[in-house]
Amino acid sequence: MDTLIPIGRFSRVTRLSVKALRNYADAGLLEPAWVDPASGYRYYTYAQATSAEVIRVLRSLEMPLDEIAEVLAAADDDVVAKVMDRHRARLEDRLEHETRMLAYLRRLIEEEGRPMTYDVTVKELPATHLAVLRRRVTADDVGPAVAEGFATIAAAVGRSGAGFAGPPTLVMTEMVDADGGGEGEVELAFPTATPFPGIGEVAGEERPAELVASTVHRGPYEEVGPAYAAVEQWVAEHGHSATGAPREVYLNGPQEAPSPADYLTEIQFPIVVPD
Amino acid sequence: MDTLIPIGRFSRVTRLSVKALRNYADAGLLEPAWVDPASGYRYYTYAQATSAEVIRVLRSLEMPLDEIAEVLAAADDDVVAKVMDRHRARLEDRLEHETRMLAYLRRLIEEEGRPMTYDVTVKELPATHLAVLRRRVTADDVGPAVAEGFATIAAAVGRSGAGFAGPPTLVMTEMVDADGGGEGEVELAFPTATPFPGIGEVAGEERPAELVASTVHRGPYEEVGPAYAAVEQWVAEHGHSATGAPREVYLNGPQEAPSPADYLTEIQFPIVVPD
DNA sequence: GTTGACTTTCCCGTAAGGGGAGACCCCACC
DNA sequence: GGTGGGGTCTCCCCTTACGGGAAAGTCAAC
Repeated sequence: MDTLIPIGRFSRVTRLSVKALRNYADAGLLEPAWVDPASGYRYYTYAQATSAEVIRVLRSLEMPLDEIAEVLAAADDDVVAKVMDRHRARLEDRLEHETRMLAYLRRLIEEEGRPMTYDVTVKELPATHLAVLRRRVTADDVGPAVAEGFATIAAAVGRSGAGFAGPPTLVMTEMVDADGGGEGEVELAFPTATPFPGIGEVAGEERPAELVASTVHRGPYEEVGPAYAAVEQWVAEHGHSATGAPREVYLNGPQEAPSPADYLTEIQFPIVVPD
Repeated sequence: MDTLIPIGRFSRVTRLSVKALRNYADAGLLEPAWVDPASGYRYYTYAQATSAEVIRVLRSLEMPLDEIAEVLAAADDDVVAKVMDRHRARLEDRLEHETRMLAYLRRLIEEEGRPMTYDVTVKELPATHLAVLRRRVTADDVGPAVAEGFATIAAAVGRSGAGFAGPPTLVMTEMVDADGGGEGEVELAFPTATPFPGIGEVAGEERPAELVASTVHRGPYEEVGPAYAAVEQWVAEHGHSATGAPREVYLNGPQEAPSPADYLTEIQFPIVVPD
């Protein structure tokens, strides 16, 4: 029952490596039932094998250790179910993303990077009022975070009575990539008809008139890459020079477009035209 | 066409971070079109944006950089297709595994670690001849690697005429876990009717008679954990002591069992019984 | 010429451990 | 009561694919 077994034996029982067990002990995930204060030896009980098995399974699902700790600490079954559902949703989203990316990749390679051609035009944007929200987002939840951000701005604009004057825009002020929760800052904005006063985290700003080179990408957002390249290349080839971070304008969204294949995203690079 | 652009601009075109681009350059994945020998500045061309997009997509699929390098280096479309199919298969296997593990986990938590009860018995195994193959395997391909290993042994035994004398067994001499390609050594063996001479990597060995505590697990292999705990605990509670690494005996396999739910796996712990 | 933005290399940190060194510790055997 | 061999301890470095930040050098515009 409360037989104490050393780490090597416990390792064989649980099929977790000694290193991993020590790691879990240090992380507070699975602390030994007793640690000999004289020798530092860790001793476990058979009853702990169940927790170890749960850890094994969750690790095989690539759940981070701190979330596993949450699960183990939660005696509440609902909490467990919630964490698990969240993780399952993550896994399913990932598979869908992967399937789409594999298809895109095939086109990308077969058509040698020119799956679409883009018409690039220069236009002058008038000065405008903006309702702006800056958010730090992680790579794996850009979508929901951005959607929520736009909803927040929209609500603030609605309450302010400033009135909408165009589709939402996004500027990536930092890159958001990398797997391990790569963070980055994005700047979300709605143009407004009258100056926006600023409500909560949503700030009112002015954007001066400017010249941009722009093109429109039709299709899933994940495939927007070549549009960036097309605009930038066009700018360089026409002797202009880009002067800032590019902006994305979402001309339609999931509400208006029947499917991701019909999403319209405008890519704008601010430029200066030499005399 | 061959306009050279510095890394920051290329970063905006490709939406890859400067750090990532430098990393890819160092890894030989995407070397700058020109590096100024005086300043060390990296300069890219727009034509490289396509490779960058491929890298972006493959990284979003969590493909390791060295495999991406293979894909980019392979002008051959078949190679690309093969790598992609392999990766797709990996992803699909993973989702299936994840689905099964989530279900198992639910049972594990609801039933508090006792999803099954196990009858543990002691039996004396006679000395036997073995055809043994040692393999280093990584965590994410244990299944196929083990199957291939057994096939290798079976072929060798068949050619030797030593004759099969029982189901295949596996000993994990090292733990195989961890996500990052955790390696471990496994020892695969078939008992043979007469001494096996050793053919290629398959060695002939003798196993002396020994006493084991054993139980049989019915169900998917991934759920074998509690059986280990049950045997070990039984051994300890009966005053015996385990003397070595446990062994798994595959009483049936995918050929004989209609579904994973019917797989039979025997877990044997060698023991000594005190006088 | 000077400023300010850009880029370089270098070093450290991440998650979840693996590999190995050097030092203890435990226990069975004599 | 030794003693040998295997188990275990801590400590440090290594992995992947970068991110953060420092200190120094570079570029281009004014």
